Amino acid sequence: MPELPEVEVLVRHLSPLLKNKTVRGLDVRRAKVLAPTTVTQLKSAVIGARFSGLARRGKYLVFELQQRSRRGSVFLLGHLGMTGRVYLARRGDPLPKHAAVVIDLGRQTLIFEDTRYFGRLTLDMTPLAKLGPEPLSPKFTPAYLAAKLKRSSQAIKVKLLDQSLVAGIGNIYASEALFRAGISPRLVARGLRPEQVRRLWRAIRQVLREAIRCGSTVPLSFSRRGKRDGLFYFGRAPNTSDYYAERLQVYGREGEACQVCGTRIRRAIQASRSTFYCPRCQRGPASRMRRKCRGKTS
DNA sequence: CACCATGTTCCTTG
DNA sequence: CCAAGGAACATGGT
Repeated sequence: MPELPEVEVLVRHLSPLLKNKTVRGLDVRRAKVLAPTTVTQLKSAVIGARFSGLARRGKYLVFELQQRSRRGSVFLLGHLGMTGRVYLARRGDPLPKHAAVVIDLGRQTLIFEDTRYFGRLTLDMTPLAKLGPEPLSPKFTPAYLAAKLKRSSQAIKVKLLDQSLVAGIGNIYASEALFRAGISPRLVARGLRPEQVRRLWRAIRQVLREAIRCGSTVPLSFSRRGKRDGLFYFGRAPNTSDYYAERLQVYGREGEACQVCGTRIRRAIQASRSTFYCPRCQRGPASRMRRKCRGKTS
């Protein structure tokens, strides 16, 4: 469940529930997700400590704990990878098959589960230093975006996945933002004109804000994926709710009609990952070329 | 068996 | 140093 909006909604949900809970014990069932922290290190850092805060940075979860008889905070960094989940369960509830870390809080347990084990729960905070600004913060300005893009010859879609440019955009919202900005995902980053940069800047913020609002206003199950999946990326609309059905306009919609112009949505591969776009609403270098060729030969 | 999947990091090649 | 591309990580769904 991993892009910025999903993590943000999770943090808002979990933060008050976790506050002041004390860690009684830790069951690490897949030590890999702690790396480079060891089981021993984690236990000595958090057992007996009390959760005092939870925040998000990019796609990362930042847990803050207070250790009794020790001044200062202990921080735990979480990342959900592609399939990670963090949720509270009751003590004694059956554990999911891929529970990686189970934190005993007394009556409740905090479960970090991750089917593919790409996620992390660690004391190593160094990944945060590499992140660019928060897209919804004042540090992320059109001028900043323009300056960064000017120095890149990567396709704009690929560049948006670069967490050092701006933190939190993933494969879904990169496609969505470009669609809303009317920019071809193949356009070379430095080739965006100033008004395109500004439209992209606005589209990024709009798409992320809307997704957070969607996740905040709809009841969600943060734990087990049912038919409905835990947090709110649904490859397809999970029910007939227009809310979900309309939320993603291009992602996962190859072959469907564009909601703006009716042209069929296409899928392309960029940097080994799928990009979804409307070839008409998002004309770029490729389609211009194709038209030119067609014009010459026919 | 084939292909696909919300992410990051590391390695090779140019 | 940079950029691009691919593989790796690991499991599951269709």
